Amino acid sequence: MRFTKMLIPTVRETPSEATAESHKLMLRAGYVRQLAAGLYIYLPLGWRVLSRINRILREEMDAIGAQEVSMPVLQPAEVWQQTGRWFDIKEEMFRLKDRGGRDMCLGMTHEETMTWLASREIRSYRQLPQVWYQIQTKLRDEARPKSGILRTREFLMKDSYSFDASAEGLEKSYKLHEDAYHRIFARCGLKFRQVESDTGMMGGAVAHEFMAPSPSGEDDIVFCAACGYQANSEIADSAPRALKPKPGGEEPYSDVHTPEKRTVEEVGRFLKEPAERFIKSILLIAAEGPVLALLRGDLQLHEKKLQRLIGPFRAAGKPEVADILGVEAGFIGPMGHDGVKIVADPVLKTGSYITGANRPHYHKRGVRADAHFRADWHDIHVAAKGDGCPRCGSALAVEKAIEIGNIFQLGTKYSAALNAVFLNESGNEEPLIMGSYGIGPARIAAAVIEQSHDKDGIIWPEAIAPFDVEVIPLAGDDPEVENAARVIYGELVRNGIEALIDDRDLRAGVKLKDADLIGIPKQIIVGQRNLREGLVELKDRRTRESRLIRPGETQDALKPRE
RNA sequence: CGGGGCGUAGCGCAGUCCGGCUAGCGCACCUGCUUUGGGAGCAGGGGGUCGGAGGUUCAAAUCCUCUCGCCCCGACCA
Repeated sequence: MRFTKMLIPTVRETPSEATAESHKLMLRAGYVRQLAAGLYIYLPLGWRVLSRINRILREEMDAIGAQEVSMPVLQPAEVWQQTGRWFDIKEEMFRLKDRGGRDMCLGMTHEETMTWLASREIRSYRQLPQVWYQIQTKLRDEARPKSGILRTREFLMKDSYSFDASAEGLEKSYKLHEDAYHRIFARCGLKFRQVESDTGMMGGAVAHEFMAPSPSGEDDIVFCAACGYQANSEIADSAPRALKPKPGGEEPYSDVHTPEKRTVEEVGRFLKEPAERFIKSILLIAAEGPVLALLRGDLQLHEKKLQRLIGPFRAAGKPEVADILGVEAGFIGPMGHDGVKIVADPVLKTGSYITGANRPHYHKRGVRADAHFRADWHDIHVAAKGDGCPRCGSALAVEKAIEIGNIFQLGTKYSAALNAVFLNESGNEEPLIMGSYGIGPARIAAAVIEQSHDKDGIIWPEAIAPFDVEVIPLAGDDPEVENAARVIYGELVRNGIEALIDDRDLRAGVKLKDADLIGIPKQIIVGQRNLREGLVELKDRRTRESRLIRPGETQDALKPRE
């Protein structure tokens, strides 16, 4: 491809709205343009990258026996009403009516339509398993699109769905996807981790996410270098560091005067005690009534973990605290609130603590679980760096990551709702057992850039670069240089190498800067100086190492991909 | 949805507090000459409903009201 025939609008200055590194570079290097919040145009270079990623996706999905199909983006409300998600999902679903007044929506995922298809076409266990996938646009009216193409309202997604006759079959389909995902992300040149994840509103029992570590990521992942435990912080267990035993043994259960000292920090400073000697009591209002959450003073409440236990909740206001617990906020303790459900983090099972005395301006010392309060024990704290691994006890690490893929064991949630059943060997009707598996190609591209760039631009891995090599003639008005470059370019193309030739009539510096920005992994630089010696320069974008070769050797120097 | 920031030429910005010549600068773009291995120099030139609407005023990019859009933090994220 010739540079002058291709729309590659590079810009020197970074548009001010971009903050994520991948976003800045994709704009500057002419890969994407923004139409509106969360809506992006993929320019020729960007689209080539996505196409290459999608080709890898197809190869690996086909290799595990998955079959590509195409589903409507516009969907009738009925199937979504049958699974209940028409009502569960709120503003995030784009809804509209057709001219006949029928409720419709734009597909944000395709469990419903895939299951609908299965309900009509699958009859017998003999047809199973089936795995269907598509690479298609999804639409979600995101509350907050952000970070360039990392979180958009319209995005491409590879989603596949497995249908099995048994739990063992689902396990097998799940494992096939797991392995395929490892190959896909490795081929794309990503550093990634597979972590245990929340099943969320997808339902089902088992789920994993594939995470690419990056400071632009929206998720925190927790992992143990010693035993390999890896989980999204939304579900990660951890053992917070243990308390040092109080010198002088157990404190007696006693009141202490703490005038006007309400927060753990204030009381801690006043009593000269560290935060971990406190019980933090947080009153929340759930659908079924008030819940008192108890944590050690140095730990953070993990709202997602608690929500899984008690459903959606909100913080209680000051008047509600006084009303429900009979004491001003700031002096709450877990003792003696018989009518209120109490959920406590297990770290509080041992040791004695300081907490509110349930009367203004007083706290209690020597408060111990069971002796002074009872609770339901559940892990509700945020796992932090340095906490103990739940499996082996070693110190955990935490890092930010971009979710690039996920896999769910759905079970029969959708098949039961849509009556997608089959006859088993005994002739009995059973619901299909499903899994669903997603990958975001644009997120792969962005995550790769996040992980692979330098101050001058993008550094593409060979497998997903928009071109294999860029031929850069310098001094374009020298016919010999121009001719030599054209010959090299023609040879490369004939040998099946995807090449871009920068045939623009521009100064050397501009072309070289643009080449680094665009990030094609190999550059062949043709200049007067070297050409006089019968040589051209082959340069590696990543290492910046270059060597001089003869123009006729370029095809050999660049092995064709794969 | 809560909090914050920003809308002035294609891009990056100044000017806005404290109203007042024809709205400016850099990059990009066009013409000419010179230059040509890491974002060239000189000279000339084109390009603006100052996000939009209403208001105050002799006079509004600037003050007031409303509104739209974009970004960031949080909530949300099937």
